[in-house]
Amino acid sequence: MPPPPYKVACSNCNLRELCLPSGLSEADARKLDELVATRRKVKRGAALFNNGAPFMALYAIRTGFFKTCILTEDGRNQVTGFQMAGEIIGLDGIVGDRHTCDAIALEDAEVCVMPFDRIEALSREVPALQSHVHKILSREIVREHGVMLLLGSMRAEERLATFLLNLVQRLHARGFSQSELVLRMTREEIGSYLGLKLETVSRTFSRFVEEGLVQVKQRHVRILNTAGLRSIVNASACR
Amino acid sequence: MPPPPYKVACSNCNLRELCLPSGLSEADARKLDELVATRRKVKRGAALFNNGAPFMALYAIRTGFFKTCILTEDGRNQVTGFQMAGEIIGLDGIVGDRHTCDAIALEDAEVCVMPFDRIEALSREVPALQSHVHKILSREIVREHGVMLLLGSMRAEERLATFLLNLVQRLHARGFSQSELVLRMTREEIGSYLGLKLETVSRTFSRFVEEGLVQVKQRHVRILNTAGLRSIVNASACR
DNA sequence: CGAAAATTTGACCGCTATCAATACCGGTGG
DNA sequence: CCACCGGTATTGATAGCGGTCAAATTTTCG
Repeated sequence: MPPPPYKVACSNCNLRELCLPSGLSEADARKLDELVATRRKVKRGAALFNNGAPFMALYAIRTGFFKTCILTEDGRNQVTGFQMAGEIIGLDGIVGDRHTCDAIALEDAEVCVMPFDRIEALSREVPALQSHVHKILSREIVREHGVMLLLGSMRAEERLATFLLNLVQRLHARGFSQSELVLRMTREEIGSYLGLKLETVSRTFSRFVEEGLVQVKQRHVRILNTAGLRSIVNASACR
Repeated sequence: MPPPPYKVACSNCNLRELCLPSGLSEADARKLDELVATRRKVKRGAALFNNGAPFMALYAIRTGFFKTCILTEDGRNQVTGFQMAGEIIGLDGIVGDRHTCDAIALEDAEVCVMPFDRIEALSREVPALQSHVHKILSREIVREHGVMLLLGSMRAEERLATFLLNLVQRLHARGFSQSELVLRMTREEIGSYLGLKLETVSRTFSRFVEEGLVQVKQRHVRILNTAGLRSIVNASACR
């Protein structure tokens, strides 16, 4: 796939506060324009990378929505995360020079390709970038701790409520509604992420609707009672 | 607690191949001796750090055994990992300048304190160290993907078998037996890590004993049939 | 040595998985 | 435009795994 013709410039990108360090000098900011080698479009359903593929770059999502998932030899499939604009994808590949999961676009997407050797080289020159990279990695570790808590100790309702609240919060940080969202993934993918079967996800949605917490029309979800969802998550002080 | 009097030198440490980059030049290796500011002893049951504590350093475990866990306001408790000699602890603190979990020694332990500003400064000078730090962070992310798979898709027997196999494998890499191990944690801590109740852990151990897979005497475990445990893990190709 | 913690085991229950049938939606082609 | 089709979602009936509660026993540690 040939690189797109247009000029890439992080310093002008309207997502830069999401994926670049803030408070850079002019000079440093211009250096970071070298970070992005090219952009790449990924069609809905296509993979940005697959398990086993050589690790070359990290990817900053410009538009679109991804899932990452691991598929084991024995047929298990676990969605490890959903990523949206401004988030960084590919961190799993650093340790072994190969990717260890699949990254699949759930809608047509575009990413900035940041070759990892450039990231490392620039990090040595620009401490703010170095720190930023460390924080991105650490943030992912902390996020996964939260998922472990969810998978290890929450019941189905708590998991789904947590999931919905997390999604709207991230969407809201990107300028979308606090109460309305469109799910880009199937019930099965939600279930895989939450450690539930798709039927359980569907039933739990239905229960939320009965209780007046949300409206659900297929993948369109409107949150009617944020506090109610929060109280579901925090209700289980009983352990 | 005053720093111990003896001289700290990574270049002589017999764990260096576990926690330092390999293939360094003499000069670089000597530089890395600056990495460890001091050592610190942690008594069994004491915390190396607590949730909310300011993040200053990463810790390389010299001796002993730790658990990391998150404790939420609403009383949930999730063990996020068990760490042994040569492993690095504290990565969760980088992103927010505060630790987000507790690190508790499960037996008397000693750690090397590596102030993070020194790590960052040296990383800029020694590319091999920079790469090493990135790999440590990425490895933790990949490890947690595995835990998500376990928590999201495995049944109790599979979880415990996976856990035991992982523990002996890591111990074996440190020169211990492939088949014998002493659990440093309680059934409840194992259960928390595996998303199970302590009674389920105990029952599953008993079932393994009945089936002749292991011998269990309190915390002493001898693996009698490694292949049998493996087949439990991989048995569920049925999804 | 004695109190507290940890472990094991039993009985029972409830949540979620499983199996199955139906409904719905979006896209395609007649 | 509408009928059709495959993937997706909902809902019901049932079963089983693991949770909960409880009690007995062992171990640990001050």
